[in-house]
Amino acid sequence: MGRPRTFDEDKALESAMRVFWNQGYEDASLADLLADMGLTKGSFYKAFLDKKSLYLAALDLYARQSIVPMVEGLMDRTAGSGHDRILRVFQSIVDMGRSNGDRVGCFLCNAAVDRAAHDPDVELRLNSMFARMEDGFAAALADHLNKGPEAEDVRAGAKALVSQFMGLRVLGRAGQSVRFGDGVLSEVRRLLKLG
Amino acid sequence: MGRPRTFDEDKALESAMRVFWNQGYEDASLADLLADMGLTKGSFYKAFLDKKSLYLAALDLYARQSIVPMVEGLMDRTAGSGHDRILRVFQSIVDMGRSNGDRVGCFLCNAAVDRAAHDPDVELRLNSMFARMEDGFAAALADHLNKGPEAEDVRAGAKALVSQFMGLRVLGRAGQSVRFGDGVLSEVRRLLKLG
DNA sequence: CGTGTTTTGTACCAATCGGTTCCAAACCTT
DNA sequence: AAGGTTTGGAACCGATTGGTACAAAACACG
Repeated sequence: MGRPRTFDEDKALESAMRVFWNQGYEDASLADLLADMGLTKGSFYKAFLDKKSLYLAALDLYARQSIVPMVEGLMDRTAGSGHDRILRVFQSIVDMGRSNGDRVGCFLCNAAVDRAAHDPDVELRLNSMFARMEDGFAAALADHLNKGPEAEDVRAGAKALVSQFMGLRVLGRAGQSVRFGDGVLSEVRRLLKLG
Repeated sequence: MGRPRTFDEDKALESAMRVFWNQGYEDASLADLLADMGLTKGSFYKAFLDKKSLYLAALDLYARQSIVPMVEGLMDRTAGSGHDRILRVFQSIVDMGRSNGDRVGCFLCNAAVDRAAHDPDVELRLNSMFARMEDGFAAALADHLNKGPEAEDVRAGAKALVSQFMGLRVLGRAGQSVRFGDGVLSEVRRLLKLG
């Protein structure tokens, strides 16, 4: 019943996410978004409610597409030791910076800086992602230390790893992930050497 | 020679810095800036060249006002042990979050996310600030470890501390510095316990 | 083959964007 | 007090902002 869509809503959302990701909310104009999504205003406002809703949907997509897999990788006991699972996360960020110059950073991290403080809907989503990441690191760290994931030093270590991760991605956004990556990696390695 | 200024250029710049600091470059409209600076367009465009120049000047002010003192504190051997100087830096960020809810983050860090990738003039300034911070941490760390500030593990540790610091400030911007602060602090303390 | 329903593209909207122009007001110098 | 010089403020600019209205187009169903 009615005229069928000529575009893929998921693909369009993915395009929007990329635009928001490397331009930020304010700097991504509707025109930029529409061009990259390959659709016109008529279709856009019918499919997605407005710019802000699109942004929130892009955040949710990022959670599904990037955060969840990363957390699953950290929690997956069949994917190597806790030590290796943690290191792999940081190594992949450094490698990304080395190969393509990164400059895109982490959408979660970018959103935290430019929208979280001004939009409670964004803040809610980010806090949930931060918590998931903490749980992921905690799971891997608990395995590494042969402790429960709720042990006090495990939680503390997991929080520090989230923070360390965010820092590396900020530096990556500024084009510094190669310069700082090795230092971060070797310190994470040292942190994991402790009992 | 001519009519004298009725505003303090330094105060105006400080206001502009605050506005850019918590709204970002794009979201800070000229109207916002003028309102906070307490001057009209005529005076503004005469004193500061344009919006971007104002932003760069604000970044330079931040370097002078926040980064330099912090780095000096880290390098100052009369200000306690290297261990204490480093911990104090992180402690002050956590305390800031505890007392006023922060939400402002670090201007350097905010600029890295929303401007560095798109403006080489910004990137240049940020890289210089990152390097200074690394030198500051390296100096304190070298004192702590009784090594030279160029020792390989000192440089690595300093880089990791810069990254950790940036991460904490991103989390603070998202209102999470209290939640993550203790974890970060205790891990920094552990990192400093190593020989 | 119509009819009803949905999508699509375009024209249009007021508001705001950063920036310029221009002149009167306000001062210093002589 | 007069002349020279700089500032301050308002009027104005074209371009762009996010968003709406509406009619033509494209399908499913009877």
